[in-house]
Amino acid sequence: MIRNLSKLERQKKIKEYILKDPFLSDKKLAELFSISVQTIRLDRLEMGIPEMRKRIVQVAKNTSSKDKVKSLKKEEIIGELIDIELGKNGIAILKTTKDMAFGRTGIVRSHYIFSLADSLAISIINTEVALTGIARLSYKKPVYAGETLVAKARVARNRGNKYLVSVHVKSDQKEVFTGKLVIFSVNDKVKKEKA
Amino acid sequence: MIRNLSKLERQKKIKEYILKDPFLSDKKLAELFSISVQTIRLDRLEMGIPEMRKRIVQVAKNTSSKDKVKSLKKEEIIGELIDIELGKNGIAILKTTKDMAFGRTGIVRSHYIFSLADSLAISIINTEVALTGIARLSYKKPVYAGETLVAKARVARNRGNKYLVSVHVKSDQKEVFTGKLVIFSVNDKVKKEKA
DNA sequence: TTACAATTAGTAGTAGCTAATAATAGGTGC
DNA sequence: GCACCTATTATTAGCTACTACTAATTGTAA
Repeated sequence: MIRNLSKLERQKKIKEYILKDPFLSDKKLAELFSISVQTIRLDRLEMGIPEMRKRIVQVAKNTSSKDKVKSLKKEEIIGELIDIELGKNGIAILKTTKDMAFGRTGIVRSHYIFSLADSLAISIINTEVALTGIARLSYKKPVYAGETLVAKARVARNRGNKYLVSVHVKSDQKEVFTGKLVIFSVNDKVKKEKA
Repeated sequence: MIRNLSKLERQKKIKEYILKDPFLSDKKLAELFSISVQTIRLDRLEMGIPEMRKRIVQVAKNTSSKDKVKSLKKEEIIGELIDIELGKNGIAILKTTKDMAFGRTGIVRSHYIFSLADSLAISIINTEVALTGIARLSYKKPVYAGETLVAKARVARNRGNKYLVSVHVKSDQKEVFTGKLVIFSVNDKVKKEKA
């Protein structure tokens, strides 16, 4: 219980409480502050704070829009496939953001570039399941958040279920990364083996 | 408006509508299906779907818990640093989840494992900024969602600002990945060069 | 035609409010 | 002491979106 507060102090506290827990009804707030429900309502009115139900709706709608952003991010990790010729080659684009970079320098973390290259390489293999076996990566130049990366992948060799894919990533015409990935196409045996 | 549906079809549709938009009141649903509010209520009762207000509260509470999971996920990408001796070696752990894996097979995408290795390797370099230059990766065994990965990194050589870091990732005592990463420690020149 | 399911209608009661009006308590100024 | 003012509390009517229950109506198949 909270007692003996000036109107201003009380309103500040009420604001804090509601911010922390939007699910508080006027009745519960009144109990917490040992004052009447009517005073809480006057306070809310003065501060322009909507009723509990509307606050909950706000929270619910906020979160659903956040979900959309999240699912976008999931795509960003892989980049956007622009063109594919299965078994031959493919192009993907990744727009880098601050989230992918080191805060101090703004340089994009290397594994985001690898993710782009790796998922593109796997995409162009025309098979149900493809796994990366061996990879040789070479980072040529640092990439800064905001730059748009263009990845081109090409199947260089193919013997049985073993593919050698070479990937070149450019930013603004300049090569920032190259990689050679050995990828194996696998059938469901792998899963059964393990299970 | 939707008309002339069997009870079962209607209930299915109602379920879909509510799943898509939890903010639909019984009144609005009744209008959409051109039936009475009471029928909507009976349908909800039979299907065990709570009233609009409770649905909104669920959405609001879900989202706040999802937020916590999201921030956890950000850590998961890198894994959890267990032990570090700067400039020498380090250990990190990554608990793999379904989100990191291919849906069909449950095999963890290779770039999550590289991310673990790469960020651990960068972490043990005792410098302000460290960038990956060249990397040789070797995936030994497929990793299935749910397995906990333990990554050990060691600085194998160090000449000037060039470090050779070897990383071994194990799951349940078995080696699933090894990598050799050449990492460069960089001062702020890189940033100024570009800017 | 009877029997039963499905649908609709209606009533009482609930939480958590808005909006408006009124009553009360406490302090300040003259 | 009285007027004035603010803050607080109380009261009432009305709203939405329900639950829970009872009752009436409609449709349909045996």
